[in-house]
Amino acid sequence: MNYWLLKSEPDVWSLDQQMHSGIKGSMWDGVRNYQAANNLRKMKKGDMCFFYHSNIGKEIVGIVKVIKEAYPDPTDKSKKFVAIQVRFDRKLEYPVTLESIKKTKELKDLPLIKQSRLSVMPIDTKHWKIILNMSRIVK
DNA sequence: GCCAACGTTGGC
DNA sequence: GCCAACGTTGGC
Repeated sequence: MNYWLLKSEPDVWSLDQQMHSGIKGSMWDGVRNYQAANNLRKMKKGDMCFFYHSNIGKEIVGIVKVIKEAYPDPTDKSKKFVAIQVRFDRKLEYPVTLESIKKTKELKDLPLIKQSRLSVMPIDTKHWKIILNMSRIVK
């Protein structure tokens, strides 16, 4: 299984909205960047993704699961980009903020920090575990 | 609100 | 194919 991070502005699409989309999940569409789209194409059913709120909050707030692999994004007229389907898995006990990620030296090389504009990125198992542990600790 | 970083577009 | 101009994202 692979791990990923998906970024969304919470006033456009938030984890709460994802939660209310229920068991059938929802489409993760609108990606218009080749690098991000290539990451979407690599996702397999069952992969887990951190859900990060950009701009407002700037923190990882939960986890969603990939339930359908890449297919043509119906919102993309050019037919170049893909969407996936994800389902709410859970909220983190404590959100992991960008600030605390920056302060953690093992996470210095996360694309979240180095490539702040990338909206879909891979996370190694090692880093996934570190972030999960951070989400169990009150800051 | 500003601006750095980065991606895309279009003229040449 | 290069690069200037422009647009977008996202942190601060």
